[in-house]
This record gives sequence, C-alpha cells and structure tokens, in this order.
Amino acid sequence: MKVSQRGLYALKALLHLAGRWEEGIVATREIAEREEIPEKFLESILVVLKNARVVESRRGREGGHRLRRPPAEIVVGDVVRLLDGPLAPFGDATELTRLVASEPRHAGLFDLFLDVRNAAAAILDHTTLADLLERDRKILVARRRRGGVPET
Amino acid sequence: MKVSQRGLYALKALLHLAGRWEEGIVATREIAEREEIPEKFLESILVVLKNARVVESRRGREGGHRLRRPPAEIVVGDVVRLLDGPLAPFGDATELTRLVASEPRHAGLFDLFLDVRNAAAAILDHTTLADLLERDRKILVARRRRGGVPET
DNA sequence: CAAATATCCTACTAATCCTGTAGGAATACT
DNA sequence: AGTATTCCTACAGGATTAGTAGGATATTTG
Repeated sequence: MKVSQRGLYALKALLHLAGRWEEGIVATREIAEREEIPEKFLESILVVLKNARVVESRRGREGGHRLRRPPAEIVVGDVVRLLDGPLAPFGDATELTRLVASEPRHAGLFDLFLDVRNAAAAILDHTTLADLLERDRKILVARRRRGGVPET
Repeated sequence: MKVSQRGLYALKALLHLAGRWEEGIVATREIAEREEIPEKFLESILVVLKNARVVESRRGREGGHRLRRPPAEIVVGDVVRLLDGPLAPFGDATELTRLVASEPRHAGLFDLFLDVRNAAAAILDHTTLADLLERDRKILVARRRRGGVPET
C-alpha cells in the first residue's frame, strides 16, 4: 500500500473540514490556502470525495464543501482505498485470498502479504477523522510539555 | 508500501534458491523457466540482489547464483526494502518521525502512518525465507486435507 | 588455446501513473 | 445582472514500471 501526494491532500482536506465541522461549508480556496494544496488539484480531489459521498458540496456564491457525516464516522481506511486503492502490498484482499488457496507455489508469500494488509486494515479501518484530531491535540500537548517553543 | 512485480519476482527467485539451498548454484535461466519470470528481467534483479550481498554469483559455464546466507537468515523485510523502498505508506520511518515531532498540522496523521509502517515492519522483519517455505508446506498440507484434488 | 556458456553492463522503449495546469460551463447567492 | 464558486474536459511534463536488445566479461570444458 502506498499513499500518494493526492491521497495525503485528500486526508488533509478532510481533516481541515473535520476541524471546522460546526462551521458548515468551507470553500476550496480556503482549504487550499490554509493547507498549502494547489487549488485546482484540490478541486479535482474534492470531486472524487463528493462522488464517493464522503463530502457534500454547494455551488455558486457562498458555496463550498462539508463532510456528509460527522468526523467520528469517517474512516481513514476508506479514504485511502478511495484515493490510492487497496491496502494490500500486492493486489487486493480477494486476489490474495484466491492465490493462497490456489497457487501451487509461494502460497505462503501471498499469505504473508495478506497478514500485512490485515494489519494495515486493522489500524486504518478503526481510525476516524475524529480520532486523528484528538491525536493531533495530544501530540501538541506532549510536545509543549517537553520544552515546547512558545515564542518569547 | 507497495510490492512491485519486480519485487515479487525477487522474492520468488529467492524462495526458489532457498528451496534448493543444498544444491548450491542455480542458473538464471532455470529459475526464470520454473518461476515463469522473463529471463532478462530476472537477470537485472539478480544483479541488484548480488550487489546487496543477498546472493552470490559465479560466472561462466556452470555459473549461476546461490544465497549468501542460509534461508533462515534472509529477512523478507530487507528484500522488500531493497527492491521497493521503505515500508511506510508515506515517506519513510525517519521522515515520519520528524514530521510527527515538528509539523504543526496533522502530526496525528503522520503518527498513524508510522503505526502502519511499524505493523508492517513487525511482520516482514521477523519473517525469513525459511519461514515462508515452512508456510508453503503447511498451506499445502491443509489444502490436501480439505478435499484436495489428487489427480484420479 | 578455443568454444561454449553464463553473468554482467549499458542503453533503450513503450505504457502507465503521478502531479499538476488551463479554460470554460453550470449553478447559486446577493 | 453580476459575481463567486463548484464541476467537467483536456492536456502536459516527469517519474516509475516492466521489460528488451546487444554485447562485454569471466569461467569451465574439450
């Protein structure tokens, strides 16, 4: 499994929307500027996210995007799969299962790959956007305690 | 992390050599034929494996390749890293650690990626070629018991 | 020494993926 | 009507992937 720049942008954008969940609709430009994502590129990503019903959009003036569900109900694994394909290091879970069951050679190898994909899925499929926001917060607090650098 | 066709070929070739570890040297052509890998492509892969001191080669007639160490001492994680780069889904472990420690935004996300890479590393770095051969054997036995199809 | 055979090295190619850009059409708010 | 924003299509340059081709180099056998 590999997370592309595009996938990373998608996650950052969603985290941005999650952080401002109460505010409602946010425009592409604003996300792009704050998260340092090329605006036109982000546009195309948001369309994908919209078609997958992760996000909903409003056009025209005062338009923009917002999460379709609360941050605690959006799973990181789904977003990664949507943008960057299956979590398995080779092929996908179904293909690997088939190979383990039918390949005369190297079934063990595919079985190993299946273990890796299951380990990744176990982590990514039970982490939500809300979890990540919480995690951000905790890391920041810990960093501050460890001799953070509050300016002056 | 993504295992390419090239990486898969490398692992298959190494498993082939591991299976015939006692026999000593095996020619590229033979591996290519038995494992159904394009010969010239396999050649280039074996050079990489040789430069990384995983395999040793002898030229000329009766030449070929063999593992430099016994199968139980060759770790899958190292092979994957060699052919397909870091195990992390984004960047590598060092970069992710740095990002978690210094990024003002989304440190939690990079921390999550670090968890994924650690989970993958935990699996791949403690599985050897010998483990995989054993695994192959077990799968075959289990398959046979479950109503295998012994011809006629 | 010569022939045969295998690895090793360099270069090239075709296809696909990745990371964007550009321009405009459709839509919705003021 | 005017303006701001999403949405759609097309394209482009660079990197990566999966090989191919041809020959130089080394080594064993006759």
